[in-house]
Amino acid sequence: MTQLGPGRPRLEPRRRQGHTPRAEILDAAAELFTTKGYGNTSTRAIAEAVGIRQASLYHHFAAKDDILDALLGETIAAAVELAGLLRGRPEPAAVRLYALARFDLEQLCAARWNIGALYFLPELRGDRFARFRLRRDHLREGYEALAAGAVAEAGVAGVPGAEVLPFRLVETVINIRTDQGEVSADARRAIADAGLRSLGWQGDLGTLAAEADALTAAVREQGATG
Amino acid sequence: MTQLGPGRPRLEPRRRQGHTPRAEILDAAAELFTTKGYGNTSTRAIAEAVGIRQASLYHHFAAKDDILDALLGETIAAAVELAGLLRGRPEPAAVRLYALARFDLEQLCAARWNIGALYFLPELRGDRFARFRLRRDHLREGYEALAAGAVAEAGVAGVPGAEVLPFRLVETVINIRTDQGEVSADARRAIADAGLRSLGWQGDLGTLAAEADALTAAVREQGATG
DNA sequence: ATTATCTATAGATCTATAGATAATGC
DNA sequence: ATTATCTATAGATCTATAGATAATGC
Repeated sequence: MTQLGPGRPRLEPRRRQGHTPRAEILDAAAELFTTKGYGNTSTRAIAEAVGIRQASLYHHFAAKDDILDALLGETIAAAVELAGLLRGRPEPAAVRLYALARFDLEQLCAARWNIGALYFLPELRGDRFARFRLRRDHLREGYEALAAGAVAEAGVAGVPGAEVLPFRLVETVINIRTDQGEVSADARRAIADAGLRSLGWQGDLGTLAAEADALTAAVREQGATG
Repeated sequence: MTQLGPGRPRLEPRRRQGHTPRAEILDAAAELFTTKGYGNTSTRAIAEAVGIRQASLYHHFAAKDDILDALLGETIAAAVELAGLLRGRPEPAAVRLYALARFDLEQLCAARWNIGALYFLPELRGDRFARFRLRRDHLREGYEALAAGAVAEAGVAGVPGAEVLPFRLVETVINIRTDQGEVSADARRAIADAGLRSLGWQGDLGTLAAEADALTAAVREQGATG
């Protein structure tokens, strides 16, 4: 029953989400890294949470930091991909920005564990995670370009220094989730709206939301086929 | 020269900010905890950064977590105190909220180390730091009460769920500082302004800033004398 | 006498490797 | 034969304590 293929059987039953040992390990590590931190989570604790022996982890990952790297990679992938697809779209920048922000924050809120909290782990500052930091910088620059475009297209003066805020506002859902356990639908909407308003953008948010929803649907079509 | 009072002399010269060993240790720990994290900073590393032996730390702090607790306490103290003083003031809530946000974020940006980053350490979630979490929750509730008051006094509809945003926006300066190294004066201003705008508050921000400056000066007078 | 440092070390980790074992699949 | 697990352990930490030492201050 607990045996799914070749290999010596486990001493304990499977208890984790995921149908491969790798997925089970990532699920356990996501829980522990987001709640205890990386440095405070031992490989022994991860193995215990999976139900295997500590040494068995090393059959699936060469080192502990490879586990964190895998989690970071899958966490940021969807937002980076959407940002890339939006880059070539003809819709107004405000619509594209709103669509990206909504998607990114909904995904951060819906994830089984609060994996966005991994972005704030102090361990990410080392060389080992320089590649991840570059990907994330790239995403941030995507937000900033859309923010600058939204101001320019609206023909308003804009708020100096505000172009960083839509990205940073999306990040706030991570801390809200950490402190409060969940982020209400009202709060999620308020955060996306605040991203536009903080720029000095004065348009109608109801219209924008409808256009952004249509865009997201169209882009996912495009991403799936093209 | 390096000898300031009783006790066996150090083997290495003083190199840290602070005129007491305790202050030197806190300065070194602030640097290391904010850049490497708590779990990844050994007591040996702190001692080396101060220029003393690892065991000598324990003459000043009974345990490693007492060092972090001391840093957290002094980091949040000023904002908590200002929030308390503002509670009894007659000025409009929007003015008090703006004054608190400006003070808090300027302080976070001006600190020698990015000590706000300590708030996001995963280690804070344990029982050991429950008291600190309560103080911080208290500060957050102060922000939320002022945000709700600002909406009510302005007589506008308000944005549901937005009352959490002024506090969370102030926190963003911590991540901006971590990623970019500094927070421009424009960005600091944009963040405080976004706190009000995100609520649906429509007043004049120039007037608000002037009133908030006057209030901060008055309250500091009051705090010093009363 | 008091203080702040030092040296030395106990005991508890923690990561990663070596090599054995017990399944499946050819 | 291949795979996924297991047991055992090396070597490197890390925190905290015990007790010696070298200053100052009375």
